[in-house]
Amino acid sequence: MSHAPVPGPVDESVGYLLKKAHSALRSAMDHALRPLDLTVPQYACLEVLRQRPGLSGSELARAVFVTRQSMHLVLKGLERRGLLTRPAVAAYGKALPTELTAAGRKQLAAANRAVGAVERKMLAALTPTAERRLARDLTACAAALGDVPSEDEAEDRVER
Amino acid sequence: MSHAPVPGPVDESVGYLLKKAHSALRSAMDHALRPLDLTVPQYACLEVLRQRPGLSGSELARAVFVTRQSMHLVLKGLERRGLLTRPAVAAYGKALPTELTAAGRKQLAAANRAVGAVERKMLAALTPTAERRLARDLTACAAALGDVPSEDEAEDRVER
DNA sequence: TGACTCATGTCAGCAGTTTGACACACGTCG
DNA sequence: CGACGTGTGTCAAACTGCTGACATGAGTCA
Repeated sequence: MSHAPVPGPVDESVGYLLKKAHSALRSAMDHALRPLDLTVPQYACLEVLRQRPGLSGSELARAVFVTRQSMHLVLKGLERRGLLTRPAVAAYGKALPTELTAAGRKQLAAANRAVGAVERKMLAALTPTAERRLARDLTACAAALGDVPSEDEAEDRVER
Repeated sequence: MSHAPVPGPVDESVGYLLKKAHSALRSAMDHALRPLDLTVPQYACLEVLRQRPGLSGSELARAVFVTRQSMHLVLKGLERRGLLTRPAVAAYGKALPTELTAAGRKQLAAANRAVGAVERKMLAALTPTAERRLARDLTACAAALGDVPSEDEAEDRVER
């Protein structure tokens, strides 16, 4: 048989392995961050904000691959905990530039230690060369799928 | 400064790229499966079942990286739609061996065509060699993190 | 100027998933 | 035999993230 669309064993499919690896990483990060009372999206938000201060909620959402509505809740929570601040009213437009507070930076540093350990554990099986290769291949895969995972998506190019 | 745990830009981190690639894939699969009225977990469940008929709900859950409670709902839905069957009462123990119906196989074949197209699109940027390499590296990463993402997790007991 | 478009913040409702709990059905010991 | 531990199915509550919707501020263009 084997006409065409019968895929091989799932455990050989890149898609499946991608899901598996992501699931394992997510779980490990969750575990590592629990003592700090941070979820993965919260951590990701803080880290992106450290690298790119002043981002708006929508921009953060895109960087972390969630909707801006979800990010809105994350931001409200983190703001209430005093880990970040943003103006009550926009100086220009509607975007509210967000920044870490001292407490936020402190919490983030601890989180980075925990997450760093997880990532090192994950990459322990890879050589530095293999790691760079993996990073490049993953980037290529994401790019091939068109990036821009959420919202918009207005391009559903028919024809062709 | 720069003592130690300050990570580089997120877009160079394998963890971040893993998340990005997974997000893109998930989104693309979701999109491709929507016309068939299947979610990604539902599809994954069917496909695993095709390759390993007779699996129980709990086993399926582990294979698809969700809790057995979530899988329970997925199975109930798919069973109600007549895509799979399982005995009302267990022949042995409590596990209910699940199998695809003819309708399930038909629906799955269509889904595999859609998903196959997505995966091919994703891997278009990679050579066959790079694809195998990527699969191997992802497997190594998952293994290094200890697999077994959900439930159990009874390790790291403090043992007092 | 006004209409149109785009991006943002925010609220409300909904779907999917997880956590927690309970009841069975074995197998293994003591 | 009976206690225990493991694996399983199932229900209920809680949580998380998403879709849908609305209003606002800023550019663009006729």
